[in-house]
Amino acid sequence: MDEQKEKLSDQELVRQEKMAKLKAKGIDLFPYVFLKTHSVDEIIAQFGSKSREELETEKIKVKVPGRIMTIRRMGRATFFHIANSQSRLQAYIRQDVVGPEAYEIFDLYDIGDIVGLEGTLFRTKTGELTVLVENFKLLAKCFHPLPEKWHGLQDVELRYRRRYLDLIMNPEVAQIFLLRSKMIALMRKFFDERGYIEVETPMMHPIPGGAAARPFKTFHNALGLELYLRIAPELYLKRLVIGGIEKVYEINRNFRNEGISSEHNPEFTMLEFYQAYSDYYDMLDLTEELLVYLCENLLGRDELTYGDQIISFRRPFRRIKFREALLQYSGLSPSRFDRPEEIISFARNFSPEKEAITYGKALDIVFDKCVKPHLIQPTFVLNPPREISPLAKASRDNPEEAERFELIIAGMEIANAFTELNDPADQLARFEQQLEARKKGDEEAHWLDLDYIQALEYGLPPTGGEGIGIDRLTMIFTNRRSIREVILFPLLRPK
RNA sequence: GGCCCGUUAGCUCAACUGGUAGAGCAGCGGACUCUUAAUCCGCGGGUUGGAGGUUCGAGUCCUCCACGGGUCACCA
Repeated sequence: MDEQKEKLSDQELVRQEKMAKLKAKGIDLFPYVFLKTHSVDEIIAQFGSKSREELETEKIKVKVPGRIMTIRRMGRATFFHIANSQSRLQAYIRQDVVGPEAYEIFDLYDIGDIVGLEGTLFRTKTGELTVLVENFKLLAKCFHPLPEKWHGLQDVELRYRRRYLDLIMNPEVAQIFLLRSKMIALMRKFFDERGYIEVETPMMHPIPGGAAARPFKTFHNALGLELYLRIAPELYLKRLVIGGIEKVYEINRNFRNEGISSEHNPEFTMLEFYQAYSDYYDMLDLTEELLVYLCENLLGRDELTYGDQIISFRRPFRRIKFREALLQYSGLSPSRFDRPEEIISFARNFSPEKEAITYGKALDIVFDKCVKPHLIQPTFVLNPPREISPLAKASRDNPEEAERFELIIAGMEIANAFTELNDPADQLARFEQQLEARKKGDEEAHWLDLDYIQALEYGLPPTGGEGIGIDRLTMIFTNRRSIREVILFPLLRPK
């Protein structure tokens, strides 16, 4: 205890003394209730446009809680601001209104304290909507000084480790997460209106499936069972389509035991949806519709700024075949393109450490390195090689290609959709191919899931399915370059 | 994991080729009843991320470690 006390800063000691003084005056530092009539942002919304005269005649009484963000003491009168995550409201406390004893108590309040104010709204000389405080109550004492009022909290590490401080000090951060929440609500509305059922499928899988990724492992004691945090919900959602839920979606977390970067967090949020009696062309239309809907409703426009780019969400989005995209951006001649050894050695230049590069993998690497960074406007890349798409049906036009597209925006993969592979024999063959790759050291290869094959044997209708990365999409809509800016608590090493 | 950059007061940042660690905000004391980056006067606050080393002398140079950022590698 004493050791901890020694670590307190001078300002924290001052606050402790103030707390002791408040207690001595019989004031509860952490009371149970404050019956508010309005929140700060409700006051701004409801009364923000009222004129000085209207406020004078209406004498609007409010009880409003908030956190003290600034204090300007001027002898026997004090101006201060209280805030919630949305808005700020000025308050004015005068000794001749609240009395000398109360005014002295207010002297013990600090920036950061949470208070409840009771008073009348008015407008100051300079026109700012303000509460004239008649009564006030401490609702929670703040032990620590808050960061600086002009610059807010800048230290990126502290912002992530103490997100609450980030939210208190940097209103634009609260806006990011507000938008994220609105976006997810709009997605639900979009799919609900189209007759989709929202479901929750397991987060713990005996066999991790539905994506090429390394899983996190865990253990169930009572069952003595090794389990994996899911890398994708795909195989479960398709089991539901087999079960007759013809339109189904899930918005939830996936976990992938891989590197962390500005575009990768080990846990991330995916929207996945499946629609029976559809194919990837239907998914493509639906995706355009969804993104246009989101952009319009979130930003009220059909374009947005991302970094130094303008990104347009006007239909139709650009479409390009995987092969054509490679030819256009990689600089490879068509003759080289068709010779697997050439592509594999070309890909090795980018990925010298990678072993077991196959033709399909090599094409994928070249796509990632040469093509993706150039696709800024929303672009559907269609028909990648079948070999790297083991859950997608082969193209009806070319058996070496898959009925699949990825949507790239700002160089980031945002969505991935297929005409779902529903032939159990074909699926089994693909899994076996993946198993071979796994044996050759490809730790990300898909696992063989015989239970899923059995489900397919009961008949999966022709189905289109898609996954959309919610975090990355939020990055686009909020103009953030790092995924950590759109995840409230990104994974960091414990300090 | 490789490479580069960063870590200085509660916060935001200074400190030139190694020479007494500073400012603003915040805090404390005083003045002040329409301020809003309030103003005015005064004051306190530091194991410079940690551990070693070089040097008469290290925030600054070297080594190692920790954490973060960027980038490459890995990867939906």
